[in-house]
Amino acid sequence: MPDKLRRFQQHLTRAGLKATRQRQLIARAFFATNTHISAEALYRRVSGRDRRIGLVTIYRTLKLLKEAGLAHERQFGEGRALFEHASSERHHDHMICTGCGKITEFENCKIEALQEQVARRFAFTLRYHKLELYGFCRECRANTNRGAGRVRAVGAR
Amino acid sequence: MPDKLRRFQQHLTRAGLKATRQRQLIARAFFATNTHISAEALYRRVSGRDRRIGLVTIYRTLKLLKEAGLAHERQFGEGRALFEHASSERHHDHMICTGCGKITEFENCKIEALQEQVARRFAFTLRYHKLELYGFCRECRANTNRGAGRVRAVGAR
DNA sequence: ATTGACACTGATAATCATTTTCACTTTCAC
DNA sequence: GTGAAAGTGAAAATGATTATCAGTGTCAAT
Repeated sequence: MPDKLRRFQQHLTRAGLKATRQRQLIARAFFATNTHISAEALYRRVSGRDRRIGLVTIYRTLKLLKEAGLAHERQFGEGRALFEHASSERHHDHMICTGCGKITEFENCKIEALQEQVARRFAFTLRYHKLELYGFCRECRANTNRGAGRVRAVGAR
Repeated sequence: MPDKLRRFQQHLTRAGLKATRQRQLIARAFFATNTHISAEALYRRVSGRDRRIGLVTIYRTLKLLKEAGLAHERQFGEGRALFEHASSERHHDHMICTGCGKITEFENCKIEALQEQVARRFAFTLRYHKLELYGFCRECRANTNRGAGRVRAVGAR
């Protein structure tokens, strides 16, 4: 994690930007998360450390983290973006529990290969894709009668 | 298409709602489209027939069409929703050209099967999924040098 | 350490798609 | 035909994100 912070610093320096107190705080808070987090949720976490940092600065710093290749922005169709660490690991897709909001990552190269096959068939130059599986995770499956809608999302908020 | 209109009427009647002039006009205009269309774009089309129908009514009617199972709402990550006919045909996924905005539908049951396999592995109850391939369609691939960004989206607007 | 140029910050206002509100109008079952 | 209930349009509200702008902080060069 200090490694990621260093990479962020490097990016800022290289781009002629400044490593301010706010940016370091925000980046540190972001790297300290282990799941997908919204700007708002990150804001609340950062506010715990410094009450006067604005939500706007969170957005600006998340944008910088994306530019630095350290964060990915995801849209899971809930109206607001979630941010995840851009791990050096391979590309992955997501499974989203509509009960509790939990997000699980997975990768499947057979699916990837089939996607490329489809693209080829349409003479389509595939640049990137988005695959999301929605449903109930193991826990929510157990709690609901086939997901009768009694559970509300409480995940990454 | 008159068939779809009839189904819409039925849905309204069954739900104790009214088949107003506006709703019929909007539904007719929607069924007359053959691609994915935004509320705004549908509004412009309807305005051609009746200048005083409001955009709000378009949104409300599209919601009714969804409830009637006659329309699907799609979010292709461009900030606004696109609506497509809920054809009785099988489920399909989408390929979106980032050059011209063209949307192509495709289906691939091998991919579907693999998705279910993944879900099973995580004890996840799969309810629905979203698969979108982004890149350049045949035409845009030809027009750009590997998509240098010279073409702007002009699709369903 | 001082400085100065320029990037940064926070508050507030602006966007943009979509939804609510509300006073008035239309539909349709009787 | 009539009236209760639903529908309509205009304008205001929403909610996430972005832009504006005046004041502040950073850092490289002195």
